[in-house]
Amino acid sequence: MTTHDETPASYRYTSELAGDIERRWQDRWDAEGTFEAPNPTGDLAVDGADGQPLGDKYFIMDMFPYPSGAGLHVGHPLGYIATDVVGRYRRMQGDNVLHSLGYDAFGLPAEIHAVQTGEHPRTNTLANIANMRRQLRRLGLAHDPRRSFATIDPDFVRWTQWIFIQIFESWYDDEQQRARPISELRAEYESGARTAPDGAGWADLEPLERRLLIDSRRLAYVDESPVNWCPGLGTVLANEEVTADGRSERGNFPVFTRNLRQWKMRITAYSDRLIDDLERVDWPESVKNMQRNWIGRSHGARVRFQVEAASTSFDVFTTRPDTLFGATYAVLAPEHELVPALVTDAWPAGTPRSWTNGLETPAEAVAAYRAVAAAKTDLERQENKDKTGVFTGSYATNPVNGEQVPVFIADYVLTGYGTGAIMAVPGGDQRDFEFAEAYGLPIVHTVQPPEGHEGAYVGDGPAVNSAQTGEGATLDVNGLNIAEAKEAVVAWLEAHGAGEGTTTYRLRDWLFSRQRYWGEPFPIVYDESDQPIAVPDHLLPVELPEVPDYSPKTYEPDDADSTPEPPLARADDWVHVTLDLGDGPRPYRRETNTMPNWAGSSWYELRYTDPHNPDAVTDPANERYWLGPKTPGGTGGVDLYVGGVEHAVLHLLYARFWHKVLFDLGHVSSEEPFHRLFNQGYIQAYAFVDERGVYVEASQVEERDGGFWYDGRPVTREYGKMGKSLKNVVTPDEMYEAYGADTFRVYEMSMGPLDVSRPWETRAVVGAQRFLQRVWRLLVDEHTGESLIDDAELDVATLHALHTTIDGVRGDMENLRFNTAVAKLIELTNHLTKVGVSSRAAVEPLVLMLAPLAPHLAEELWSRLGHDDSLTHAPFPVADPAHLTSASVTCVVQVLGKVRGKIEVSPDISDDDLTALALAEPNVVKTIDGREVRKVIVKAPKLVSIVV
RNA sequence: GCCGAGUUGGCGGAAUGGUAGACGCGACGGUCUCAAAAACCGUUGUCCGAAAGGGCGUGCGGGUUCGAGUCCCGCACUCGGCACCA
Repeated sequence: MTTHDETPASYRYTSELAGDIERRWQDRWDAEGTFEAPNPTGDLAVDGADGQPLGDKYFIMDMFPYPSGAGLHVGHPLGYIATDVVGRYRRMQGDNVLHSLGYDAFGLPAEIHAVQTGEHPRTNTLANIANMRRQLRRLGLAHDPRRSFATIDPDFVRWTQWIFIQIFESWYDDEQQRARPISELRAEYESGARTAPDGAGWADLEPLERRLLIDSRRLAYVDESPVNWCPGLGTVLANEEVTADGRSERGNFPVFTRNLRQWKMRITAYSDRLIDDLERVDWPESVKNMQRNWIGRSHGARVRFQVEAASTSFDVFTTRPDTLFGATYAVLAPEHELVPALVTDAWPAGTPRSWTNGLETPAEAVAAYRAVAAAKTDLERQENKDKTGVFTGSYATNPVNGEQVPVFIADYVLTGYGTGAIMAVPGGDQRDFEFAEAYGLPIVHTVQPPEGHEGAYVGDGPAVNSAQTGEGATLDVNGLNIAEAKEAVVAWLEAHGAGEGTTTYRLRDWLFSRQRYWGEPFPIVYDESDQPIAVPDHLLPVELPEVPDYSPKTYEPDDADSTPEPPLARADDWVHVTLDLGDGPRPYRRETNTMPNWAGSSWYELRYTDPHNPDAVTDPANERYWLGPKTPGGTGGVDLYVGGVEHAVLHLLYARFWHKVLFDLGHVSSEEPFHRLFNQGYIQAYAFVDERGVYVEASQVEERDGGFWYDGRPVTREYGKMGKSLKNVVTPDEMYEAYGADTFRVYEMSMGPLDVSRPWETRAVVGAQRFLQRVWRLLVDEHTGESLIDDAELDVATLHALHTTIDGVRGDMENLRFNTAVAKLIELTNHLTKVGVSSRAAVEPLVLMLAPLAPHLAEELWSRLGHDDSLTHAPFPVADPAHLTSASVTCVVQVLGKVRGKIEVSPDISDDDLTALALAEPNVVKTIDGREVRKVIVKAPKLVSIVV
């Protein structure tokens, strides 16, 4: 960097001076507790001010970071700067602003580091947090430091575990559509108001049966079912953590479906509310859509198909009950539990050879097909879209027309969705059509396809071939459109006991256990009957034991038959524990799985509101003040939540679920955790590869002659994430050093709209620095350091420039358009520089408007303007409407829509006067060229449009 | 395939249906300097023109309108999500 010793302007706003100013103000803000936000009650309430109004609240949150050992790059702070600008602006509007930053500190990288080094993950994580705090403090973020925490803090873990127990001790009442305490369910069983699904009364059940009955209803439950097992990571994963091609999102290892006993959360109970309440929050439409998509609600019908020969029946799910007359066969998933019952002893006479796969009996054919299907991974199943299947030998009855339709098994029907069985309508479904073609099955259209249409027709149209015939016919939907026909068929099915309208969801229950060390232990022990019991409150938090080895047992990534083995299982002394849970000291076994990374982030918004409360997650008064609904019927929640879109269906869905459980149980007054969500874009960066395809250090690449060069050799430019592997990292520390934090903040905010990703360009940062230097020069003499401020009155043009800027910047601030706010402030600064105005009446509002964006410089100039206090709570300037109109405006004169002349006019000129002036403008006269003026559109004073 | 977002100078981007390209970077020219850097001033969509002025321009093709980057219809491409979900 340049040295400034010889520069004549020794009071210039250089990076050194900026650094001095910034550090000084950061220390002062800390010392004075400038950004501490008072609570209504508890340890953060203002002494002696209990019950005093605190003013309007504004609660801002960033998606909290994982404290990575690599430190920050310039992309990370983008959202933090934006929320900081909002927070500072709201404080100048008089709001009580809650803004802090915690750390999401459990997680895989720390565990991997621990496995490699033997160092406890806590040690490394705490060091990373300290480093990140240092980097962020230098940015000058207006956070309340008293409210920061990390999810690994024992005090935080205690409440994560407490919430887990609340969920464990609840069940979902479908009638009341809310979670209720498990004690109320037990009471209903005991009183006889409710019986077991098989009709058994409470008194008929053995104690263990009672427990199993209760346990089966809990919102957090242990269940043996197919889960995503990832041998490469040595742990199971939630559906949300598995990519579309069947690999782990983390590490990209293959994932296999295995039946394992694991913890789950009954998030599916909340499917409807999670979808419906999206209408009530202020979120980007794209994220709402992703959540709707993920939950995948579809309305349709369940239809019963009888199999007389086997004296049984199966249900299919369809979204198109209107096409039932076109169902010419049925398909079960290969894994469907009814398959063995449907397999006949021999092929029915006349069975086509293609239906048997060439095998002698249905039993052989089905067994062979099931074996092949089971051996396939999910990925293989997905990749092979050719329709295959085999006939079971059984026929089922189509309930509407009595037709006997063959029943197949085929792997294009999935076991996990709907009922795992379908009615196949080749006339109206492309997949069924392909299967029917391959197996020579009849194709019946039930919606009239357009002329010349081939294959399955999925569009709307009048129903055809859809009427019962003969005596006692009660169903005829011919001529109805799809919606009408659906309704009529469902009504008929319900009236005849053959099915009913129903809704299914794609969402599965949330797999909640992981075989890892570095996560929250479950507050659960098992008794001698191997059933889970919650650890009592006074024994929380359950802390992680010290273990010799932090690693779970990992396997070859494609070793599908391996079995998860959590590291905690090896801590014998910890696992086996004697507790007195009310009936004397007894031996128990601890749960050895840990919670997934998402646990802490599923409720942390609550802890910011009352971070040290020893008695509750948060005091109800504090929760109500910071998160409660602002208007009756509102959802409540954080006023502004900013983060990346990558959490659209993971964190944001989980957090909504937990929040709703806590709402149902009466612990919070808000129905949603985050009322307004904003997705910031990413800062990406150019990277360069040489002729071998190896990345070279991006900062050393030169651009010349229309190409890029590294060490004298040509390189090609690529674009991607900032990171070590692309050798294109730029750090905030480098920016502080070269330009100062304020310049860095202004540059990041001015690069473009907050929600758009954009490339980092270090050489453009200087533009922000030049801007701040111009502001500085308006107030301070660069050579002497003396003040240049005077008390001169402002001229009309400057008044106009100032007030339109105030007006515009306010609007931009409200709408998070910081890039245009910066542009307006630059314009004002350039105007003042040009006309040589350093009057207090102009520069003081400029400094105040700059304060949210470049707070250190603004504070420094504010004090040079003679103010002793921080400008944190100084009022943001208000535009005077009298100065928003200027003395004259440029009127554009168009002829046939093209601009042909401009005239300076008074803003309150009359239409007639303006028309006359426009028609007299020389170039307009020339363009009209004597033609007849047919029409004149006047939008005084800005525009006249002449039609000839 | 379905859903969502997008496509504007050399680059990042700005534009309540009303002067397209604010603001910034870069580039070019200048001031200062022995010189360079920094800083400052000016020019900068493109083509024709000495200038005045004019032609063409917001992914492509249509449409509505006195007037379209903006509204409507169709298409292409890019990015994100979902996907044999019945």
